[in-house]
Amino acid sequence: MARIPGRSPTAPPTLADVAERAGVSRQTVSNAVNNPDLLRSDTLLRVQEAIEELGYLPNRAARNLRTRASHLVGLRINPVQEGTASAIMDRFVHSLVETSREAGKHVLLFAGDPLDPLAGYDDLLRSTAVDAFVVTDTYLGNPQATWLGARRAPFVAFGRPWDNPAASHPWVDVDGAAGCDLATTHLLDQGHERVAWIGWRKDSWIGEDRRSGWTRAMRERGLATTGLASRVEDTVASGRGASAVLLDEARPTAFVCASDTLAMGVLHTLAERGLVAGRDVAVVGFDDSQVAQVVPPGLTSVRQPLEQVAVEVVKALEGLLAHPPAVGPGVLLTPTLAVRGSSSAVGFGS
Amino acid sequence: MARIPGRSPTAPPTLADVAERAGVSRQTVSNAVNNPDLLRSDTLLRVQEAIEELGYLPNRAARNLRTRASHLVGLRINPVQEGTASAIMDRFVHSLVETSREAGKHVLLFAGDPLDPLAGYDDLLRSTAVDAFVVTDTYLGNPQATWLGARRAPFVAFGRPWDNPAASHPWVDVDGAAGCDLATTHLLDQGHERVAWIGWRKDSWIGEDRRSGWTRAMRERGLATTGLASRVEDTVASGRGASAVLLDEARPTAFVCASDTLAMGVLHTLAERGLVAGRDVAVVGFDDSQVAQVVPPGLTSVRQPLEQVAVEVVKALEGLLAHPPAVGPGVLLTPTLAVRGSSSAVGFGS
DNA sequence: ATATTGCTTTGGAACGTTCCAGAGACATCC
DNA sequence: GGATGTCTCTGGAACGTTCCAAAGCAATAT
Repeated sequence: MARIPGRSPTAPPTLADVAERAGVSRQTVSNAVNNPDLLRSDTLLRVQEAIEELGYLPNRAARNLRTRASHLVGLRINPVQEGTASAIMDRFVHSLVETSREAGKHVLLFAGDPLDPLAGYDDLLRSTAVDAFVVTDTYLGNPQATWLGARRAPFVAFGRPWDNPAASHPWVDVDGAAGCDLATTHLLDQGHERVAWIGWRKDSWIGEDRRSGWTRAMRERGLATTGLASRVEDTVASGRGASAVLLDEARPTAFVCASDTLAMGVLHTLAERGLVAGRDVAVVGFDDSQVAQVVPPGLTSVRQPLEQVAVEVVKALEGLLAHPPAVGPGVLLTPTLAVRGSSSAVGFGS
Repeated sequence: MARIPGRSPTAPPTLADVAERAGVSRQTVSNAVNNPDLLRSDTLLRVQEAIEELGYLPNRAARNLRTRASHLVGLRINPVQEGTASAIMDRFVHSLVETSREAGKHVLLFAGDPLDPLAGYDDLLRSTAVDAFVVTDTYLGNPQATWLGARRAPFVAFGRPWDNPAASHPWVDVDGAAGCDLATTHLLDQGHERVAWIGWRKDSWIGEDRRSGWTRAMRERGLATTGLASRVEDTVASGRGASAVLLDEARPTAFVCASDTLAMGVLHTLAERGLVAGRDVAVVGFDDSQVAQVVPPGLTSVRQPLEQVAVEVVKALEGLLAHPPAVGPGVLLTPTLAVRGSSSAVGFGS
């Protein structure tokens, strides 16, 4: 037996077990796992057989201790916002987990207090539980970025450093302006001329960015935007209120919204007034949430390429954790438009 | 300086650093952290001051190696199903993360291939990366349970062991029958008598459980159920098709659905026919998804108490990882009903 | 024949923590 | 006065891995 007497029979095999079985030293087994090129081919084969037979896998804790790396990436998640539509987080999380796996990393979740953007980071960092963080809520003007930067904590942001374009940390973001331009142009192509905007309050960088896409597309066709825009909170009720006012005062035939949540507010107004989305008034949302996908007659929505975002984030992480660390420029990805019944005359088909 | 020469100044402090500063041995510092009762109060104070001053936190890897525990819980997540409404996973994940934190644990995510229920578990287990798993997709008749059981891997299931009620692993589940009973009774109280059921195919344990709640509620009031039920795939299209047929053939005035996805299908049918949900036909879904919360006029839906589920799951985990392990009986929680416009005459109000 | 080189393999040390057995101080008991 | 016990603290060992320096060995160069 390769087992040391007294060892529990269910305890996983160690390097020493494999080494004994293969008739080599511990270090050779370690090399077989981490630097196979160093071994003579027949030795390698023998060791690999022993590994296979024993079902050996390196002990994570021991490896982490020695290499000072956990191969874990920390991701803070906030409570799900009830009553809103935009749940892109789970799609992103899945993509991130999947991509991280391919890079030999796992994702460690921790809870966040939405009011305290720094909570949770410190402990994980000081206890060396994670190698790096993925920071998502940069809409806050990311104090995390500066804080993490000061602590020399490696992190990649999903979201631009709006308040400091010269920030030196890696980031990946989606071009909201391009997305809204896409959405607006799509509506203009359908013949609409009075396309209204419902977005967020002026202090939201992301909101203003998205809004600029709408403005740009309208100006490009020489269309006026005055009186056609509204800035409100990101709630269904606000979207409903804003769309009601706009319909009364500016008579738009289409709406572009900064979020699916706001777009759902528009659908509420339409339903109240007996109007049919897609036939009487066109609506486009942002995020391509599950809501957009299933609400009748389907809500056209700007879709963020979260799978690509995850790929770029992981790529940046790998650069950051390499020796020496390599920080590339920020990456800006372009979203696509998922066209559904709310902005096309196809009605309730397929 | 407490630092060993050559040590990077950004490297976190270790037990030895704290010990030197406080003028005690390593072990005493360790005791100050883990068994404060063992120390004389003045020593404890002195050590705690040193810990505070240096910002010491135990190195996770070293601790994990020594104690053979990672304080990590593995959770497998599947890709987000596009085109469906029921995204309860992110709500559950958040609750689990939050509750785990209070228990001193973190959640490690890993990706799953929906077709291979075992993928991913094995590696994490053999590399001792996690202490235990939370298994969620028991609708598969959970082969994971038996597999993990055979490997002596600690795990708690969210979902009953349908195929083996005598299974000895801890589990937590939500009473789907009670939820659908609640939903149906709610509709009957509103004066409906012809309440239809749209559920899943017969091979789904969960589906049959939920259906039995509808049957029970109908029978209790002496109402017939024949011709009022349909069993289909869990897609919007199936829900639309089933509801169209039911409306034509059985003239129901209300629908109870096994999922919000199916309920959205019903809403599609109503929209096509110019019928108004909540006024002409009542609809109730299951899961209280974000879709249910924001779709006009609001979809009444059965809400799973996921926060409670998380609490019970973590409680079970703690029992499982205690010495000696303690396995309590399965826990069955009762859902609530979130009433909205689709099942009440309040219409498009608040 | 000896030195040099390159390839392969090895044993000891170290990562930072906790377990364990025991040391030292002091009080209590016979 | 010595045995016994209690409280507090300590140093060595161990967890399983990888780093490091060096050893063994064969082939080539001097």
